[in-house]
Amino acid sequence: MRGRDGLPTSFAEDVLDLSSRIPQGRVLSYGDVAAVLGSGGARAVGTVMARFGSDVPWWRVVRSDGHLPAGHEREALARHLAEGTPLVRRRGPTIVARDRRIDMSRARWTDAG
DNA sequence: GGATTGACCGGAA
DNA sequence: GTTCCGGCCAATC
Repeated sequence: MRGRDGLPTSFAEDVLDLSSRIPQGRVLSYGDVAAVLGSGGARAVGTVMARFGSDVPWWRVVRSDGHLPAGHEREALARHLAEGTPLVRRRGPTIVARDRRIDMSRARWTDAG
């Protein structure tokens, strides 16, 4: 099958298609994406995003606890601040990207699928 | 065909 | 709050 020629597999295409339909200011967790598609798993979705995610709004796919994608916290935070995604309130004065999380109870996209 | 990797998840300590 | 661990599954070697 595909995969060696730089083209996404059919599972990867499904992940990318769903990711591209997440509304601005909303998010899905990696596990949510797999659940909506009805195939694969959270880790497999992460694998696809790492390999093919550059063309879609990848920052709208986050961890189930609201943490931003590992290794991409800075870029993701900038995007979310720009589009008004609900974030958890921080108490201290210092704002570090690593400590920022999505408020999943408010930001999760519930109309998916 | 098998082994390893990883932008994960949920529970346990 | 944290770290650790087993399970998970597509992509990659």
